[in-house]
Amino acid sequence: MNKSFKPTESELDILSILWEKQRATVREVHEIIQQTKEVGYTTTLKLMQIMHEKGLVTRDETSKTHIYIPYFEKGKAQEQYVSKMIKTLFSGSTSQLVMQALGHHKASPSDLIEIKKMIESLEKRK
Amino acid sequence: MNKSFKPTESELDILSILWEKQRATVREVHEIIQQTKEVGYTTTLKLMQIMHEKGLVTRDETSKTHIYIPYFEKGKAQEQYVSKMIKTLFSGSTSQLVMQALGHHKASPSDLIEIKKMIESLEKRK
DNA sequence: ATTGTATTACGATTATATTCGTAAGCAATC
DNA sequence: GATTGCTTACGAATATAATCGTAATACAAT
Repeated sequence: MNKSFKPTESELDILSILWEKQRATVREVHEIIQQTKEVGYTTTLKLMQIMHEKGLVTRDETSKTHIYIPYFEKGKAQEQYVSKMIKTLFSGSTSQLVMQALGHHKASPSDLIEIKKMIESLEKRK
Repeated sequence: MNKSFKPTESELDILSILWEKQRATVREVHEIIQQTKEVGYTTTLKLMQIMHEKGLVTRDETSKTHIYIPYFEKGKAQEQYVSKMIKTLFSGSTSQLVMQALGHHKASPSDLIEIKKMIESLEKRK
């Protein structure tokens, strides 16, 4: 049976930090969250404990201070959210999403070149 | 003061339908939702009433059967969700999102050409 | 050993979202 | 004018998420 992957908003914020750092303690995660949000330490702790129960993260309990590790690959989340987004916000059109993203968010010249290369390889493959 | 735009999951599904149809009755929305989800009519009704209270939609009440109209532009939602997504799922990199989207979701040859054109115009502008 | 500090565990509260049953209104039809 | 069918309004129940206080525990420093 496939575990379902449906983190809440707050859980996704935490996962985002864990993907970045690969592994982290509650304290480390909390410190980063606090930069944007006023929230108590035990709140972050509780959230991460719940994520552990749900199987969203694993943890290393060998030392007293537990170390949390994301269970799902970031790529899985990317896939899932991009799909949902294309469907509900872009009428199913991938290119509309791409154009929106390129139009409103900066991409460096080298990024643009890389994207062009990718498009060309997609075109060849067909 | 700017009204905040933060629909829930279900609300976003409804908005998605309203953006598509421009305007719709509860019945029309409900019929579409039911194709994917088992849910009672009054549930959909209630959700849309709440959305009305929150200001997510307006409605035309001249006839007994109300007609619902989305209050926010679809573009506003696109902007907001794409931003959030780039930040939490793509480490702030627009090009990574673009590559993910192009890699996993089909885009037609003409779409690809259009995207290339856009990139070229972005490159010129710099 | 005692104290201090940081940690986890856990329960409880509050907030928010989702669901649906029931009643009431209205219009068409019997 | 009773019945049927569709509508809205509304309250209430249920489910889920987020918050935090308190206590227990481990461990290091004194």
